[in-house]
Amino acid sequence: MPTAKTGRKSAYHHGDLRTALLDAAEGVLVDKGVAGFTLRECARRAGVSHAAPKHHFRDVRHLLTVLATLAFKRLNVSMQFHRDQLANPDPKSVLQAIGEGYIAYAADNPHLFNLMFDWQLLDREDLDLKAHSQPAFMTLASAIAEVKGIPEAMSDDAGRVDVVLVWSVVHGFSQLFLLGNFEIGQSGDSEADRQAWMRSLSHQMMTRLMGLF
Amino acid sequence: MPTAKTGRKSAYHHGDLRTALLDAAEGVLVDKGVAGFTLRECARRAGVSHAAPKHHFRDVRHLLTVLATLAFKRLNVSMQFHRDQLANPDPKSVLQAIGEGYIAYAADNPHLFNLMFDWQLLDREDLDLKAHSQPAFMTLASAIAEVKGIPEAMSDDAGRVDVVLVWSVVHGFSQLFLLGNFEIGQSGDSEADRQAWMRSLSHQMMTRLMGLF
DNA sequence: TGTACATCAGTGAACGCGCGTTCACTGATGTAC
DNA sequence: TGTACATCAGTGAACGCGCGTTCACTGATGTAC
Repeated sequence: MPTAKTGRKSAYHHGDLRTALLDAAEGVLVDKGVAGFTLRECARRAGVSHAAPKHHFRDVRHLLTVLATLAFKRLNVSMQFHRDQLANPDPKSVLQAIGEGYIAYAADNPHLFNLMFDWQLLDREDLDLKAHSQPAFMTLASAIAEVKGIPEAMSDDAGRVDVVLVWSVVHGFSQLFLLGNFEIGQSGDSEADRQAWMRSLSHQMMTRLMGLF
Repeated sequence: MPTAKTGRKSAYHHGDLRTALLDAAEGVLVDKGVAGFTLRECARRAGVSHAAPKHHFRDVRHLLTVLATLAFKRLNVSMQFHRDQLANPDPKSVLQAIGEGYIAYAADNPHLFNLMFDWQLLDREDLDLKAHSQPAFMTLASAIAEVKGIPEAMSDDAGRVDVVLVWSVVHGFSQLFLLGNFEIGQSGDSEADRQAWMRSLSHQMMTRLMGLF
């Protein structure tokens, strides 16, 4: 059953099993969480025997690390998308938009976001992972440098502290929001309402934070 | 072999297996992480057959939830300890000390902190868990109300936003610090140096944040 | 254009492992009389 | 003070389960000639 979508070339050889396994892995993560995550389940969802993944991924850790690498790429895209939406891209608005982009990504991809920052599940020495998480960090740091009118946010102590502060805010908000810690009395709302309310709350918080700059 | 410490009364009956299992569980968490956490390993460490825990905990989730409940109690103690250390307890210093207490607890108990905020592993509807995480939250919220000179931080929009902001900062910093995300060029240091540097960084960050109040 | 061959992605049966659960039991403890 | 008995924490063997790994294999693909 050849399909154009997957690039499958024959019933025997899959064509693009690596990609299919990553898609399947994301699905397993969403449905079962990290605790119920197994290679066999990924193979099952990709429609392939359970020994097949060995040709593409060393083990569970490797697969999850590659998935997290993809997620970091997408996080960076999300931040830059929010920045590019601005009609008036003055430095402060840019920084705020990037921060809100970080939070929006976390809210839209709770399980991936969780995976990205689960240091026990990933191979944190992986060069590709490092190479793709760095740019996301740099997007944030550059925006801060721009606001402060200095060439490089990490060049002095005050700049470093500001990077740490802003990053902590957006990261902490994302974590706590996903845990439902802010939802006192919000339980009856629809998913759309919940998203709208989160955006409003994160916007208010970031606006308040911008008072420091 | 009766021992005063555990309250063990005979070789057959343990005496205080519930507490011993919680201690063992904390050890397993430290050594193996949540992924390698099993009831059988906890029983092994408590020196008891693997079926024994059933008399005290329904399942793994229940044991971890009780452990997290204890951890929330200790977090609250840590924040209040930092507050009580202050020579000059003006409201701003109190808020800052409480925030740094939150971060210090996370740094000292990385695995417990991780567990407390892992919503997939815990029974988040557990009444005892709710009852003991609430006071920790209130400690922070009250300090903010005090700084703003209002009776109740959650009573108006601006107060709520400030609670969300401060909580996000301390939580995000804790998470990112534990992940090693701030450690660019800090790898060669001793554990003591690492702690000292973390305290300095968190202090600088909190001081900067206090500029908003 | 056709044929032979090397490559290697995917198969499927078999393996050992540690897990949580069950269950008949053992034996220490507290209490009733 | 002694004895009978109910309670229940802890035992240890047995169970089925799904996991990751191994391995001889199958069959599609690309290339050399």
